[in-house]
Amino acid sequence: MLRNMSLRHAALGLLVEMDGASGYDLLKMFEITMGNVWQATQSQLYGELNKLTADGFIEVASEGPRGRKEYRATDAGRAELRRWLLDVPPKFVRRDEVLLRLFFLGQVSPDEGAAFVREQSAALEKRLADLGELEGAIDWGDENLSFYGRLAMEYGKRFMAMRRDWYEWVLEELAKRDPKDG
Amino acid sequence: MLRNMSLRHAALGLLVEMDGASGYDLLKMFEITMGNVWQATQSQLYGELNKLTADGFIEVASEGPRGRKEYRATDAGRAELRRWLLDVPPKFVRRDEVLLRLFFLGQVSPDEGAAFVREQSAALEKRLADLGELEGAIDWGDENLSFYGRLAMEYGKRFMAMRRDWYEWVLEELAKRDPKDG
DNA sequence: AGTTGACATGTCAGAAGTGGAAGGTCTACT
DNA sequence: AGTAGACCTTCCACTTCTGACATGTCAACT
Repeated sequence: MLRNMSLRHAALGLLVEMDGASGYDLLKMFEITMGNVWQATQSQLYGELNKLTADGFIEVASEGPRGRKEYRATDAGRAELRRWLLDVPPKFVRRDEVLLRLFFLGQVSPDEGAAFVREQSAALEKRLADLGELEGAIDWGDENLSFYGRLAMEYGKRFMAMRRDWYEWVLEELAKRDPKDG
Repeated sequence: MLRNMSLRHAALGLLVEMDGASGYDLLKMFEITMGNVWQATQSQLYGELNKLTADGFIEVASEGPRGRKEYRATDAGRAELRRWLLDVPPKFVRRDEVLLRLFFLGQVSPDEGAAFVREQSAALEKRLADLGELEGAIDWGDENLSFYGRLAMEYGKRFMAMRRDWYEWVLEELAKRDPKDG
Protein backbone atom coordinates (compact mmCIF):
# COMPACT_ATOMS: atom_id res chain seq x y z
CA MET A 1 0.00 0.00 0.00
CA LEU A 2 1.51 3.24 -1.17
CA ARG A 3 0.42 6.10 0.95
CA ASN A 4 1.54 9.65 0.74
CA MET A 5 1.22 11.11 4.15
CA SER A 6 2.78 14.41 3.43
CA LEU A 7 2.07 15.92 6.80
CA ARG A 8 4.20 13.19 8.26
CA HIS A 9 7.10 14.14 6.04
CA ALA A 10 6.57 17.82 6.51
CA ALA A 11 6.88 17.33 10.26
CA LEU A 12 9.80 14.98 9.90
CA GLY A 13 11.57 17.34 7.55
CA LEU A 14 11.10 20.31 9.81
CA LEU A 15 12.43 18.32 12.74
CA VAL A 16 15.50 17.34 10.78
CA GLU A 17 16.13 20.94 9.76
CA MET A 18 15.51 22.31 13.22
CA ASP A 19 17.53 19.71 15.00
CA GLY A 20 15.18 19.33 17.93
CA ALA A 21 11.85 20.95 18.64
CA SER A 22 8.60 20.46 20.51
CA GLY A 23 5.19 20.09 18.94
CA TYR A 24 4.53 23.63 19.89
CA ASP A 25 7.69 24.83 18.18
CA LEU A 26 6.82 22.89 15.08
CA LEU A 27 3.34 24.32 14.99
CA LYS A 28 4.74 27.81 14.89
CA MET A 29 7.37 26.84 12.38
CA PHE A 30 4.65 25.52 10.16
CA GLU A 31 2.93 28.85 10.26
CA ILE A 32 6.00 30.92 9.74
CA THR A 33 8.00 29.01 7.20
CA MET A 34 5.46 26.99 5.31
CA GLY A 35 2.26 28.97 5.61
CA ASN A 36 1.56 28.92 1.91
CA VAL A 37 2.90 25.46 1.27
CA TRP A 38 1.37 23.25 3.87
CA GLN A 39 -0.89 23.78 6.82
CA ALA A 40 -1.22 21.69 9.92
CA THR A 41 -3.70 21.81 12.73
CA GLN A 42 -2.60 21.24 16.25
CA SER A 43 -4.48 17.99 16.71
CA GLN A 44 -3.10 16.58 13.53
CA LEU A 45 0.45 17.50 14.34
CA TYR A 46 0.53 16.15 17.88
CA GLY A 47 -1.04 12.93 16.66
CA GLU A 48 1.51 12.59 13.92
CA LEU A 49 4.38 13.19 16.31
CA ASN A 50 3.19 10.28 18.42
CA LYS A 51 2.94 8.07 15.37
CA LEU A 52 6.37 9.10 14.15
CA THR A 53 7.74 8.23 17.58
CA ALA A 54 6.01 4.85 17.55
CA ASP A 55 7.52 4.15 14.14
CA GLY A 56 11.00 5.07 15.35
CA PHE A 57 11.51 8.00 12.99
CA ILE A 58 11.77 10.50 15.79
CA GLU A 59 12.43 10.27 19.51
CA VAL A 60 11.94 12.35 22.60
CA ALA A 61 15.36 13.87 23.18
CA SER A 62 14.47 15.53 26.46
CA GLU A 63 11.54 16.69 28.48
CA GLY A 64 11.31 20.28 29.55
CA PRO A 65 9.03 22.34 31.73
CA ARG A 66 5.27 22.33 31.19
CA GLY A 67 5.34 18.80 29.86
CA ARG A 68 7.37 19.95 26.90
CA LYS A 69 8.80 17.13 24.85
CA GLU A 70 11.71 17.98 22.67
CA TYR A 71 11.71 15.70 19.68
CA ARG A 72 14.68 14.81 17.52
CA ALA A 73 14.87 12.87 14.27
CA THR A 74 16.51 9.46 14.44
CA ASP A 75 18.78 8.03 11.76
CA ALA A 76 15.83 6.00 10.53
CA GLY A 77 13.87 9.23 10.31
CA ARG A 78 16.55 10.96 8.28
CA ALA A 79 16.71 7.96 5.95
CA GLU A 80 12.93 8.02 5.59
CA LEU A 81 13.01 11.69 4.67
CA ARG A 82 15.61 11.06 2.01
CA ARG A 83 13.66 8.14 0.65
CA TRP A 84 10.52 10.24 0.45
CA LEU A 85 12.33 13.13 -1.19
CA LEU A 86 13.98 11.07 -3.87
CA ASP A 87 11.96 7.91 -4.37
CA VAL A 88 8.33 8.80 -3.82
CA PRO A 89 6.86 10.59 -6.81
CA PRO A 90 5.03 13.74 -5.80
CA LYS A 91 1.29 13.59 -6.04
CA PHE A 92 -0.56 16.44 -7.66
CA VAL A 93 -3.80 17.18 -5.99
CA ARG A 94 -5.46 19.79 -8.04
CA ARG A 95 -8.24 21.32 -6.14
CA ASP A 96 -8.89 24.92 -6.69
CA GLU A 97 -12.12 26.23 -5.25
CA VAL A 98 -11.95 29.50 -7.10
CA LEU A 99 -11.52 27.74 -10.38
CA LEU A 100 -14.36 25.43 -9.50
CA ARG A 101 -16.63 28.40 -9.02
CA LEU A 102 -15.53 29.84 -12.29
CA PHE A 103 -16.81 26.74 -14.00
CA PHE A 104 -20.31 27.49 -12.93
CA LEU A 105 -20.19 31.22 -13.30
CA GLY A 106 -22.57 30.94 -16.21
CA GLN A 107 -25.26 30.32 -13.60
CA VAL A 108 -25.22 33.88 -12.36
CA SER A 109 -25.70 37.06 -14.33
CA PRO A 110 -22.80 38.47 -16.37
CA ASP A 111 -22.56 41.40 -13.99
CA GLU A 112 -22.48 39.21 -10.91
CA GLY A 113 -19.92 37.01 -12.57
CA ALA A 114 -17.67 39.86 -13.56
CA ALA A 115 -17.93 41.29 -10.05
CA PHE A 116 -16.81 37.97 -8.62
CA VAL A 117 -13.79 37.81 -10.90
CA ARG A 118 -12.85 41.42 -10.16
CA GLU A 119 -13.05 40.71 -6.44
CA GLN A 120 -10.71 37.75 -6.75
CA SER A 121 -8.30 39.76 -8.80
CA ALA A 122 -8.26 42.58 -6.28
CA ALA A 123 -7.79 40.15 -3.40
CA LEU A 124 -4.73 38.75 -5.12
CA GLU A 125 -3.36 42.20 -5.80
CA LYS A 126 -3.63 42.93 -2.11
CA ARG A 127 -2.02 39.69 -1.01
CA LEU A 128 0.76 40.29 -3.47
CA ALA A 129 1.42 43.69 -1.96
CA ASP A 130 1.38 42.24 1.56
CA LEU A 131 3.83 39.58 0.51
CA GLY A 132 6.14 42.21 -0.89
CA GLU A 133 6.17 44.03 2.42
CA LEU A 134 6.75 40.83 4.34
CA GLU A 135 9.62 39.94 2.07
CA GLY A 136 11.35 43.21 2.74
CA ALA A 137 10.97 42.73 6.48
CA ILE A 138 12.56 39.31 6.62
CA ASP A 139 16.23 38.86 7.21
CA TRP A 140 17.10 36.17 4.73
CA GLY A 141 20.07 34.27 6.05
CA ASP A 142 21.83 31.43 4.37
CA GLU A 143 20.51 28.55 6.45
CA ASN A 144 18.54 25.93 4.59
CA LEU A 145 15.13 26.97 5.75
CA SER A 146 15.76 30.58 4.83
CA PHE A 147 17.18 29.74 1.48
CA TYR A 148 14.36 27.43 0.54
CA GLY A 149 11.85 29.67 2.22
CA ARG A 150 12.90 32.44 -0.14
CA LEU A 151 12.41 30.16 -3.12
CA ALA A 152 8.95 29.27 -1.85
CA MET A 153 8.10 32.92 -1.39
CA GLU A 154 9.11 33.67 -4.94
CA TYR A 155 6.84 30.86 -5.98
CA GLY A 156 4.02 32.40 -4.02
CA LYS A 157 4.58 35.75 -5.70
CA ARG A 158 4.68 34.30 -9.17
CA PHE A 159 1.62 32.19 -8.46
CA MET A 160 -0.40 35.16 -7.30
CA ALA A 161 0.72 37.36 -10.16
CA MET A 162 -0.16 34.65 -12.63
CA ARG A 163 -3.63 34.30 -11.21
CA ARG A 164 -4.20 38.02 -11.12
CA ASP A 165 -3.22 38.29 -14.77
CA TRP A 166 -5.43 35.37 -15.65
CA TYR A 167 -8.39 36.95 -13.88
CA GLU A 168 -7.89 40.10 -15.89
CA TRP A 169 -7.78 38.05 -19.05
CA VAL A 170 -10.97 36.27 -17.97
CA LEU A 171 -12.66 39.64 -17.57
CA GLU A 172 -11.80 40.47 -21.15
CA GLU A 173 -13.14 37.15 -22.36
CA LEU A 174 -16.35 37.68 -20.42
CA ALA A 175 -16.72 41.12 -21.93
CA LYS A 176 -16.22 39.74 -25.41
CA ARG A 177 -18.89 37.16 -24.86
CA ASP A 178 -21.41 39.54 -23.39
CA PRO A 179 -20.80 42.96 -24.93
CA LYS A 180 -22.51 45.71 -22.97
CA ASP A 181 -23.15 47.60 -26.14
CA GLY A 182 -23.34 45.36 -29.14
CA MET B 1 -21.50 25.35 11.41
CA LEU B 2 -20.09 26.61 8.13
CA ARG B 3 -18.84 23.83 6.03
CA ASN B 4 -17.46 24.01 2.57
CA MET B 5 -18.21 20.77 0.88
CA SER B 6 -16.99 21.67 -2.54
CA LEU B 7 -17.49 18.26 -4.04
CA ARG B 8 -21.14 18.67 -3.28
CA HIS B 9 -21.28 21.90 -5.21
CA ALA B 10 -19.13 20.62 -8.00
CA ALA B 11 -21.59 17.78 -8.52
CA LEU B 12 -24.58 20.05 -8.15
CA GLY B 13 -23.11 22.56 -10.57
CA LEU B 14 -22.36 19.95 -13.19
CA LEU B 15 -25.88 18.61 -12.89
CA VAL B 16 -27.34 22.05 -13.39
CA GLU B 17 -25.19 22.62 -16.45
CA MET B 18 -25.86 19.22 -17.92
CA ASP B 19 -29.56 19.26 -17.26
CA GLY B 20 -29.84 15.64 -16.28
CA ALA B 21 -27.15 12.98 -15.89
CA SER B 22 -26.37 9.77 -14.08
CA GLY B 23 -23.59 9.29 -11.56
CA TYR B 24 -21.66 7.55 -14.27
CA ASP B 25 -22.09 10.47 -16.65
CA LEU B 26 -20.98 12.88 -13.98
CA LEU B 27 -17.93 10.84 -13.21
CA LYS B 28 -16.81 11.10 -16.81
CA MET B 29 -17.70 14.75 -16.95
CA PHE B 30 -15.52 15.31 -13.93
CA GLU B 31 -12.61 13.74 -15.73
CA ILE B 32 -13.14 15.49 -19.00
CA THR B 33 -14.13 18.98 -18.04
CA MET B 34 -12.64 19.51 -14.63
CA GLY B 35 -9.66 17.21 -14.57
CA ASN B 36 -7.30 19.89 -13.44
CA VAL B 37 -9.76 21.69 -11.21
CA TRP B 38 -11.38 19.08 -9.09
CA GLN B 39 -11.21 15.33 -8.84
CA ALA B 40 -13.83 12.95 -7.57
CA THR B 41 -13.68 9.28 -6.84
CA GLN B 42 -16.58 7.08 -7.70
CA SER B 43 -17.46 6.19 -4.13
CA GLN B 44 -17.43 9.79 -3.09
CA LEU B 45 -19.61 10.90 -5.95
CA TYR B 46 -22.29 8.24 -5.59
CA GLY B 47 -22.44 8.94 -1.88
CA GLU B 48 -22.78 12.63 -2.47
CA LEU B 49 -25.54 12.13 -5.02
CA ASN B 50 -27.55 10.24 -2.44
CA LYS B 51 -27.01 12.97 0.12
CA LEU B 52 -27.96 15.67 -2.36
CA THR B 53 -31.12 13.74 -3.10
CA ALA B 54 -31.92 13.38 0.59
CA ASP B 55 -31.45 17.12 1.00
CA GLY B 56 -33.78 17.85 -1.88
CA PHE B 57 -31.21 19.60 -4.05
CA ILE B 58 -31.46 17.02 -6.80
CA GLU B 59 -33.98 14.34 -7.71
CA VAL B 60 -34.15 11.18 -9.77
CA ALA B 61 -35.79 12.29 -12.99
CA SER B 62 -36.01 8.83 -14.52
CA GLU B 63 -34.53 5.37 -14.27
CA GLY B 64 -32.93 3.75 -17.25
CA PRO B 65 -31.43 0.38 -18.06
CA ARG B 66 -28.77 -1.19 -15.84
CA GLY B 67 -30.13 0.55 -12.81
CA ARG B 68 -29.23 3.90 -14.29
CA LYS B 69 -30.64 6.84 -12.38
CA GLU B 70 -30.87 10.08 -14.21
CA TYR B 71 -30.58 12.93 -11.78
CA ARG B 72 -31.81 16.45 -12.25
CA ALA B 73 -31.31 19.55 -10.13
CA THR B 74 -34.34 20.88 -8.29
CA ASP B 75 -35.16 24.56 -7.84
CA ALA B 76 -33.77 24.31 -4.33
CA GLY B 77 -30.59 22.91 -5.83
CA ARG B 78 -30.26 25.75 -8.30
CA ALA B 79 -30.78 28.24 -5.50
CA GLU B 80 -28.17 26.48 -3.37
CA LEU B 81 -25.66 26.64 -6.22
CA ARG B 82 -26.25 30.36 -6.61
CA ARG B 83 -25.91 30.91 -2.89
CA TRP B 84 -22.64 29.03 -2.83
CA LEU B 85 -21.30 30.87 -5.86
CA LEU B 86 -22.06 34.33 -4.56
CA ASP B 87 -22.25 34.16 -0.78
CA VAL B 88 -19.75 31.57 0.38
CA PRO B 89 -16.23 32.94 0.32
CA PRO B 90 -13.83 30.57 -1.43
CA LYS B 91 -11.42 28.75 0.81
CA PHE B 92 -7.79 28.59 -0.18
CA VAL B 93 -6.21 25.32 0.66
CA ARG B 94 -2.60 25.64 -0.16
CA ARG B 95 -1.01 22.26 -0.29
CA ASP B 96 1.67 21.73 -2.79
CA GLU B 97 3.62 18.54 -2.41
CA VAL B 98 6.31 19.57 -4.82
CA LEU B 99 6.88 22.79 -2.96
CA LEU B 100 6.97 20.88 0.29
CA ARG B 101 9.75 18.72 -1.04
CA LEU B 102 11.62 21.76 -2.17
CA PHE B 103 11.70 22.95 1.39
CA PHE B 104 13.75 20.00 2.45
CA LEU B 105 15.89 19.73 -0.61
CA GLY B 106 18.87 20.82 1.45
CA GLN B 107 18.80 17.33 2.92
CA VAL B 108 20.04 15.73 -0.25
CA SER B 109 23.16 16.52 -2.24
CA PRO B 110 23.17 19.54 -4.56
CA ASP B 111 23.33 17.22 -7.56
CA GLU B 112 20.41 15.16 -6.40
CA GLY B 113 18.48 18.30 -5.64
CA ALA B 114 19.15 19.85 -9.02
CA ALA B 115 18.18 16.59 -10.71
CA PHE B 116 14.88 16.63 -8.87
CA VAL B 117 14.13 20.16 -9.95
CA ARG B 118 15.09 19.45 -13.53
CA GLU B 119 12.81 16.43 -13.54
CA GLN B 120 9.88 18.48 -12.35
CA SER B 121 10.56 21.13 -14.93
CA ALA B 122 10.72 18.59 -17.73
CA ALA B 123 7.51 16.92 -16.54
CA LEU B 124 5.74 20.26 -16.74
CA GLU B 125 7.13 20.97 -20.17
CA LYS B 126 5.71 17.66 -21.32
CA ARG B 127 2.31 18.22 -19.78
CA LEU B 128 2.20 21.64 -21.32
CA ALA B 129 2.85 20.18 -24.74
CA ASP B 130 0.17 17.52 -24.20
CA LEU B 131 -2.29 20.18 -23.18
CA GLY B 132 -1.54 22.14 -26.32
CA GLU B 133 -2.36 19.11 -28.44
CA LEU B 134 -5.53 18.44 -26.52
CA GLU B 135 -6.62 22.01 -26.93
CA GLY B 136 -6.29 21.82 -30.68
CA ALA B 137 -8.35 18.64 -30.78
CA ILE B 138 -11.31 20.02 -28.87
CA ASP B 139 -14.22 21.61 -30.60
CA TRP B 140 -14.86 24.63 -28.45
CA GLY B 141 -18.51 25.53 -28.77
CA ASP B 142 -20.25 28.34 -27.05
CA GLU B 143 -22.13 26.41 -24.39
CA ASN B 144 -21.31 27.32 -20.83
CA LEU B 145 -19.16 24.32 -20.02
CA SER B 146 -17.10 24.79 -23.15
CA PHE B 147 -16.65 28.47 -22.58
CA TYR B 148 -15.63 28.10 -18.98
CA GLY B 149 -13.73 24.95 -19.76
CA ARG B 150 -11.58 26.97 -22.15
CA LEU B 151 -10.92 29.53 -19.44
CA ALA B 152 -9.91 26.75 -17.07
CA MET B 153 -7.62 25.27 -19.67
CA GLU B 154 -5.92 28.60 -20.17
CA TYR B 155 -5.45 28.70 -16.42
CA GLY B 156 -3.88 25.27 -16.53
CA LYS B 157 -1.49 26.36 -19.25
CA ARG B 158 -0.46 29.50 -17.44
CA PHE B 159 -0.06 27.62 -14.20
CA MET B 160 2.22 25.05 -15.74
CA ALA B 161 4.26 27.61 -17.60
CA MET B 162 4.68 29.63 -14.44
CA ARG B 163 5.92 26.62 -12.54
CA ARG B 164 8.26 25.58 -15.29
CA ASP B 165 9.79 29.06 -15.35
CA TRP B 166 10.05 29.07 -11.59
CA TYR B 167 11.84 25.73 -11.60
CA GLU B 168 14.33 27.09 -14.07
CA TRP B 169 14.87 30.08 -11.85
CA VAL B 170 15.34 27.76 -8.87
CA LEU B 171 18.03 25.91 -10.78
CA GLU B 172 19.89 29.17 -11.26
CA GLU B 173 19.58 29.99 -7.57
CA LEU B 174 20.85 26.55 -6.63
CA ALA B 175 23.79 26.96 -8.96
CA LYS B 176 24.61 30.33 -7.44
CA ARG B 177 24.60 28.85 -3.99
CA ASP B 178 26.73 25.87 -4.84
CA PRO B 179 29.03 26.85 -7.67
CA LYS B 180 30.58 23.82 -9.36
CA ASP B 181 33.76 25.68 -9.93
CA GLY B 182 34.36 28.41 -7.45
C1' DA C 1 -23.46 -19.66 -27.14
C1' DG C 2 -19.70 -17.36 -25.06
C1' DT C 3 -16.87 -13.58 -24.01
C1' DT C 4 -15.33 -9.03 -23.68
C1' DG C 5 -15.96 -4.47 -22.41
C1' DA C 6 -18.54 -0.38 -21.50
C1' DC C 7 -22.21 0.88 -18.44
C1' DA C 8 -23.87 1.45 -13.68
C1' DT C 9 -24.33 1.46 -8.63
C1' DG C 10 -23.31 0.33 -3.87
C1' DT C 11 -20.67 -0.57 0.43
C1' DC C 12 -16.95 -0.71 3.64
C1' DA C 13 -12.58 -0.09 6.24
C1' DG C 14 -9.40 2.96 7.15
C1' DA C 15 -6.69 7.28 6.56
C1' DA C 16 -6.54 12.14 6.71
C1' DG C 17 -8.16 16.44 8.18
C1' DT C 18 -11.09 19.86 11.08
C1' DG C 19 -12.47 22.28 15.09
C1' DG C 20 -12.90 22.62 19.59
C1' DA C 21 -12.81 21.45 24.47
C1' DA C 22 -10.10 20.41 28.35
C1' DG C 23 -6.33 20.65 31.42
C1' DG C 24 -2.19 22.10 33.03
C1' DT C 25 2.56 25.00 33.81
C1' DC C 26 5.61 28.77 33.97
C1' DT C 27 6.81 34.00 33.55
C1' DA C 28 6.07 38.59 34.05
C1' DC C 29 3.55 42.23 35.43
C1' DT C 30 0.38 44.64 38.68
C1' DA D 1 -1.09 37.49 46.04
C1' DG D 2 -3.42 37.62 41.76
C1' DT D 3 -3.88 37.31 37.05
C1' DA D 4 -2.99 37.61 32.25
C1' DG D 5 -0.72 35.50 28.70
C1' DA D 6 2.39 32.56 26.55
C1' DC D 7 3.56 27.81 26.61
C1' DC D 8 2.36 22.81 25.99
C1' DT D 9 -0.12 18.50 25.34
C1' DT D 10 -4.06 15.28 24.93
C1' DC D 11 -8.43 13.70 23.48
C1' DC D 12 -12.68 13.51 20.96
C1' DA D 13 -16.40 13.73 17.57
C1' DC D 14 -17.09 14.43 13.15
C1' DT D 15 -16.44 15.02 8.13
C1' DT D 16 -14.07 14.07 4.05
C1' DC D 17 -11.47 11.29 1.11
C1' DT D 18 -9.25 7.08 -0.76
C1' DG D 19 -8.93 2.56 -2.52
C1' DA D 20 -10.65 -1.45 -2.86
C1' DC D 21 -14.27 -5.01 -3.38
C1' DA D 22 -18.81 -6.61 -4.78
C1' DT D 23 -22.50 -6.95 -8.03
C1' DG D 24 -24.82 -6.85 -11.88
C1' DT D 25 -26.75 -5.39 -16.91
C1' DC D 26 -26.54 -4.64 -21.67
C1' DA D 27 -24.34 -4.38 -26.56
C1' DA D 28 -21.24 -5.98 -29.78
C1' DC D 29 -18.37 -9.18 -31.54
C1' DT D 30 -16.72 -14.09 -32.48
